[in-house]
Amino acid sequence: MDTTAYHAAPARLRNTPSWLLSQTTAHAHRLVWGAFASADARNHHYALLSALEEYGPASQAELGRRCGIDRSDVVAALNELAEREQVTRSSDPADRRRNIVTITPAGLRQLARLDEALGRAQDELLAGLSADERDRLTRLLGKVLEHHAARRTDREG
Amino acid sequence: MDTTAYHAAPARLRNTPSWLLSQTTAHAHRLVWGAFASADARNHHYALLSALEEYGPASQAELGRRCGIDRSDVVAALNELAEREQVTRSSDPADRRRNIVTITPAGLRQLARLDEALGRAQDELLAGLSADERDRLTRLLGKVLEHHAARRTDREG
DNA sequence: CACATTTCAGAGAGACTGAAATAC
DNA sequence: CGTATTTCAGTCGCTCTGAAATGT
Repeated sequence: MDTTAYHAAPARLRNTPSWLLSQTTAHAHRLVWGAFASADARNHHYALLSALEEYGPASQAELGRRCGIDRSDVVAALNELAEREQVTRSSDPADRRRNIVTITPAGLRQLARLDEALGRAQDELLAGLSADERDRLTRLLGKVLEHHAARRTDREG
Repeated sequence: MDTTAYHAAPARLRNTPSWLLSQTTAHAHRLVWGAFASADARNHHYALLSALEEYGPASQAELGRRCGIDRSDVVAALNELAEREQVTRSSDPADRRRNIVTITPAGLRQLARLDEALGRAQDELLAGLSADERDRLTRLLGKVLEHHAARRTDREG
């Protein structure tokens, strides 16, 4: 970004939720990104480690579905996590198409580091909002996503 | 996205504003994008045409600052707009480094088309929210951006 | 001299597609 | 047979950097 818009931005943009989302997400990306980079990680790493910690070992397809990551990108991110020995892959004896992905102790330690780094980035991102406003923002975004998730499951089944 | 997360997403992600922002922005991009594509345009086109309509002719650097678009990307987007004869470029006699970019009648017509297309996309994006909630979301995002714009102008003097 | 503007070439991450190999 | 999973190769739009050319 070349110096920052917003105050000087055209009213059409300032009043357009999708533009505000883009700009805010751009800030978020820069902050979260810097935080993760200093722990040698990327966004997808955090998502995948989170899913493994919460739900236990899973196939790559399931991880992709849970985290909203494309199958191809799951492969690439897991390669990186496996290099760092934060996950292990072994083929599922019950369905030999699947890999069973498991988080390692090093993966759990990494997840803890990323939680801290993310917390700091988040605080900086939302420094302009009160705790109450942060909650409201979180809820509103969740509601938007809920609506689209519902519409999608309608179409699929 | 491979089938949609959110309901099945790890709690760490569902409670993380920056993840919610990413996911919501992804929906917004897909929708806005489809809408603009059917009018042979991209996001940057709308931003640039909006700035030109609201503030009148401007240099490329100024357009970039107003819209939050990198100098390099302004060049590319203006090339496309100029191809479609929606803007014209002429060098500024008062400062021969600058190009003066002006919106054409065709550009104004295109902007009107994009306004409509964007309105429809926006309605679909926010279909899960009441008018009141949409306002609140817009204001909260604006507040986040305001805070970062303020911090940035602090650092820059 | 320092600084601003335009331009191009290219890197880097994310989102996504198509196709192949394999297994259910 | 159709379908699901993993993998690779590659495209596309977006963001951003570096450097050159030009002018203030």
